[in-house]
Amino acid sequence: MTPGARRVLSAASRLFYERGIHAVGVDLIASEAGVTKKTLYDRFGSKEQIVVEYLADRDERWRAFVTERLEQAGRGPVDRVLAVFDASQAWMTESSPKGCSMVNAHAEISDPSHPAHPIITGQKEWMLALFTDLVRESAPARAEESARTLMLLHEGAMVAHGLRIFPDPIGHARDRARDLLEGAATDGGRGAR
Amino acid sequence: MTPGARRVLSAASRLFYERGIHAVGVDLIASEAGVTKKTLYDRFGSKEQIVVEYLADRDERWRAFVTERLEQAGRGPVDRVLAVFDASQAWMTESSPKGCSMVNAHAEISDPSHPAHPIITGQKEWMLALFTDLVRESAPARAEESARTLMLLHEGAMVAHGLRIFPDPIGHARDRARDLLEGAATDGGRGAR
DNA sequence: TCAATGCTATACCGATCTGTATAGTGGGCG
DNA sequence: CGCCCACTATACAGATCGGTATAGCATTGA
Repeated sequence: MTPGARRVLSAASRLFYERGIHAVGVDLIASEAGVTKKTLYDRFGSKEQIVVEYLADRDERWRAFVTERLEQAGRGPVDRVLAVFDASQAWMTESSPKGCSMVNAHAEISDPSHPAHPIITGQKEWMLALFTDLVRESAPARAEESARTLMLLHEGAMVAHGLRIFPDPIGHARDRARDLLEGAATDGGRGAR
Repeated sequence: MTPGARRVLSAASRLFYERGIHAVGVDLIASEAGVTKKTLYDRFGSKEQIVVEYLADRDERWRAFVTERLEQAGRGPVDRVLAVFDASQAWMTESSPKGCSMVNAHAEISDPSHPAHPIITGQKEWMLALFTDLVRESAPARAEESARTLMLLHEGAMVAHGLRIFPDPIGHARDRARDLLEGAATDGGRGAR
């Protein structure tokens, strides 16, 4: 990718995430990237393609981020699931105050034939498969059901984080994930993180 | 509200939800409502006002729907929480395949000073307060914590429903809510609904 | 040396965006 | 009767939308 293209994708990424995809025009993207529209269209061909590469890039960086955190995590099966929540906590706190970019993009892209659609659903499939694999390490039976519960807690935490429904929802989800995996019944009085 | 205004709001409601707010223009709304733009602007004044009334109307109908379901529900505290999940199940299955309209609108409306913003956050506050009240009936201690967990499960289920991550996420969330309220430890082998 | 490449600058295209203006129609009501 | 009101029809304004065209300027590498 050329330096101009990189700046375009970087500017588009920030603007799309902060303001929404349809609210951002190509003129603004080019201007923010310090690039002419000619360059933008020479590199990407269309706004739709920029949208696709925005989501694909974010998806790729997210998977790499989680994978790296998992490699650094302990070998215990519970720790490995909690490492995913810790990764989310770090990712969101650092630079994602508006929640999951895939969920937000899906709100704007209804058409299932849109080329960005498989990227959005693909990330959710990957996350569900990841949780399933991690849970299966310790409890093969009911792994799918537990993974789905973790998925609900995780997605809910992302939304709650973006909407600021209550403080530290990702930490709360992490605690509930631990309860689930440790088989805690009525919460042994651990309290908030 | 005049008949024309009602048709405008009804058409806008459907279009905003299905296609997203920024993707729908006032010409399309007027055309779908069988009304001229003059009428539309005479009644609402601006597109922004239509957006506000769209969300306010949906919020109002949702609260009425849940309240009615709660009145029909049993007196048991667990049943009453589950009635909320059942209400979501009915609401979403009937006519909301794309998940929560407030969450979707929030993806497009970033500016916190937008007049629609308090409606969005207001509904989430209402839901959290509702869960808190319902949980407090049976278990005053840790009510807030349990309500937050229910909130995460519920929001996660809405997203999973809209994204079609796995089948029947709202039913799954309902089951986990029951486990939580009944103090089940490792799931007593109830299986899927 | 020469050609390709990555870029700037600027002007333009048709379509669509939100919003307004003008003129007129038909029914309900005091 | 005459006024108000909700509405239609059409045309238009200025801005912005995604996308294209023309021309030129550096740097790079065969």
